[in-house]
Amino acid sequence: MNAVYANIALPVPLSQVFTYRIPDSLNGVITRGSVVVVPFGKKILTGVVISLSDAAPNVAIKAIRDIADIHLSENTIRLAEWISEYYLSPLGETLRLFLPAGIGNISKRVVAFAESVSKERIQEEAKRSPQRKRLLELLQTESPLTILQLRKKSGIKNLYSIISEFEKAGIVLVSEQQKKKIPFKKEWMFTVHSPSDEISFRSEKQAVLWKQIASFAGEQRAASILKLHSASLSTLKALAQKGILSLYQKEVERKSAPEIDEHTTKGLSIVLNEHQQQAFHEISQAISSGAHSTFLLHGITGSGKTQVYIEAIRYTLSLGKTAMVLVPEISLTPQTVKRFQLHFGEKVIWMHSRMSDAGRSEAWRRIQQKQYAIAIGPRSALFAPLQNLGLIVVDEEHESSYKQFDAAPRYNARDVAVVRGAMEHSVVVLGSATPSIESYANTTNGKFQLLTLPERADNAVLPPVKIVNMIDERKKLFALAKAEAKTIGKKAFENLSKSISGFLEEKIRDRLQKREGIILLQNRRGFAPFLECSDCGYIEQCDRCSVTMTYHATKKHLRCHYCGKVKPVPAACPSCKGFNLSMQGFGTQRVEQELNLLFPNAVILRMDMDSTTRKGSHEKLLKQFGEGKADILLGTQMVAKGLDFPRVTLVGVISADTQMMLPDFRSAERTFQLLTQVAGRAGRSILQGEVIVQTSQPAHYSLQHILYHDFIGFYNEELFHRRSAKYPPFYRIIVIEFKGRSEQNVESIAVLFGKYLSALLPSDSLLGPSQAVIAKVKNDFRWHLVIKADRTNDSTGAKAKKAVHAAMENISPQAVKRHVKISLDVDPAGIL
DNA sequence: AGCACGCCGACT
DNA sequence: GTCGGCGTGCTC
Repeated sequence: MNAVYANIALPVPLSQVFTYRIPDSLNGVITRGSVVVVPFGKKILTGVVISLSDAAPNVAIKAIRDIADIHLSENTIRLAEWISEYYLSPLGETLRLFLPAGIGNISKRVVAFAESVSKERIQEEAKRSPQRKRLLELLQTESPLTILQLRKKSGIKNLYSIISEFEKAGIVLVSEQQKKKIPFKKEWMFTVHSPSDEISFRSEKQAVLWKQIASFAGEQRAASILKLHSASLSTLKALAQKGILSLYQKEVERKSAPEIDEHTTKGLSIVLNEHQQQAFHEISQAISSGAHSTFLLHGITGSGKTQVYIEAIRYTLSLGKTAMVLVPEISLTPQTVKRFQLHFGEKVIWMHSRMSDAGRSEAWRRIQQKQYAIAIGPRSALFAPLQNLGLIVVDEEHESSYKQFDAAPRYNARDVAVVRGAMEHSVVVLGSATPSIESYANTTNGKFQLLTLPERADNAVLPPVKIVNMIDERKKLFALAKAEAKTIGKKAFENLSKSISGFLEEKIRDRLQKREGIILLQNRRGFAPFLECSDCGYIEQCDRCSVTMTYHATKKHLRCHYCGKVKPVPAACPSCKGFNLSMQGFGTQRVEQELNLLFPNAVILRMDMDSTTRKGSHEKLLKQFGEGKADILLGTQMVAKGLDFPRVTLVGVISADTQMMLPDFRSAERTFQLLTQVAGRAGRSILQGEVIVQTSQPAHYSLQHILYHDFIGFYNEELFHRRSAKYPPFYRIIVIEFKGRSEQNVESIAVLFGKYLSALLPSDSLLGPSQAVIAKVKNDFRWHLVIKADRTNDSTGAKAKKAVHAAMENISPQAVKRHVKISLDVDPAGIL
């Protein structure tokens, strides 16, 4: 006898499953992992069957409507269950990561006019109120409309009551409209047959077209050929009717793969050096053993990690297994993908974040149909349905973009990759020039195996690093001005704020003269990060967020980098009405301006979020610079992650302090990583490179270790700080965020939550509740509660999570009432 | 999270 | 009578 009921996880933020009856028609078909369509409230949702049962809870049970043509594997569900437990996210929402896009909510409620209603009846209704009149008008012109469309078009907020009255009166019909299944993309193709005798054509057009295509052999894409000869499909159809060619539709890929050009073809034949060979040997041994293990591939910039990945993938495929490569969002460029396609061609699928739902869904299905053996993508690609997965590569494993921070489940793809690898007996390779503290710690406790590539593949040496103390620089400038003041007066004190030291200026001048490339990093966009009143100290802030507003010189306005709100620059200080508002701090735009003044003949490219909004502009800028069409590439962290530019011999960091001084436990680590990365841009060829770092904190330990490219030294010192301040890897962090319009409510819920937790957990493991560092974002006030779970007595964090669960259960009803949103972030990327 | 329902007060 | 604004409760 087959089970009668199925417990189904649905994409709603509720940590429970719902029980549905299995209809006779689906008896025996439904199993754990089935993707099914069910009615839920007034909606129709797609859910995943978690278990079958013979008993049902004591509520009215609905029946499963339909079963989808996809099925989730046991491994998939187990991984989803793990994520859901570890990251404290509802299972239904977690499973969404694994399903092809756009499958969740499959119905829309639509309101249609009932045909049988008489005109008199409608007029009568319309007279009752202007709102009714408006709705009826709308429905008369465009009949099936969704509730959302109706609301938008009419501007009426509360239309449920009216619509339901209309429905009862039989004026409208409310029904569910099924969303269309996303079909595979089809394209017209044709094949030319060997023409028999003389053919007569009805029109000139047909004859001309035939002349052009008659000699084509094999399958042709109609669209491109028709475009080339400016002919239409109907002409081609006419030819097909004569039997001289066959015309048909064929499923094609929605996205075109990036073209392979000769630029990327170098390096096709890979000869690994000794260290690469050693690393590859270890990895391939592990792959062939068929057991799970995780490697941390610590390779300095330019040491050729990618070549090791490629050989490891080649080996994986030779065993008939599949492979996956995760890449940080920002480095996922066509060039990156090409590098893999060059070796593995059609076997590679690129899952990028700009993909449409349709494209994503198609990719999902094609992967499941085993049309691809290698998937490359950002964090979400980890959930691609590759089967028989032999290898997972996580490149730049320390990158924070692997952590999803804005929506549940707040997972870290690097860590989940290790778990997926363990469940599917795959080998996981985490690669980085600057491993995260956590990953490196895992190599010393035996969890990961360390592989090292200590040399550059091109035998270049690491560039020497010099630190410039900007405090001294400022003193120098001031002394100079003071001396000048004797002759030119007060004017000498103007323009004292400079972001480029004399030393760096000299170095830039030298490279410009030698026609060598220069990269400058200033990790802050805009012109000036804040506008300050010199009289009263007032600083212009965003109305909706508690952050300063950045002045943008291009648009001449102030902009909030958190919510995007734009304000004009005030003419006078809003607080004291004074007119001495001054720009403080340096963004990329201001540095650019300064460079233009210092080096009027240099070509400067600015690369930041503001200059790369258009698709492809990022690559364009890099290409321009690479080809030597510009002298200086100035930008935010984007410039640290570009391609190799052999002509670059100088890297300058305008201010290392921007990140270093943030009140976050990862700020030192982040600084070290970013500076190491950008330093690696200098001198990648025979030309000797040089790195200049400007700072007002020259003694800071992350800079001191940058001086000698000393990751291990930095690691050890950072570890010491982490231990004493109770942070990872010694403690597990869970941040509980409280967010809402009313600060009072947010605070009181946070305090309530804190009290509840303090009864369950040791007092020294709780931090807060307190206002978040950024206390307000988009008008929502934020409070934080941080749990630091000691790994020595709560190794898995289970105790802490149990306490959080209990607190959630207890507090969340009150939080809902007071419009306070509570979100949980396990292993956060930061605690701002 | 949506979404519906119900109750209240304001306005015509 | 009509309309909008919440607060409340539910979803198998």
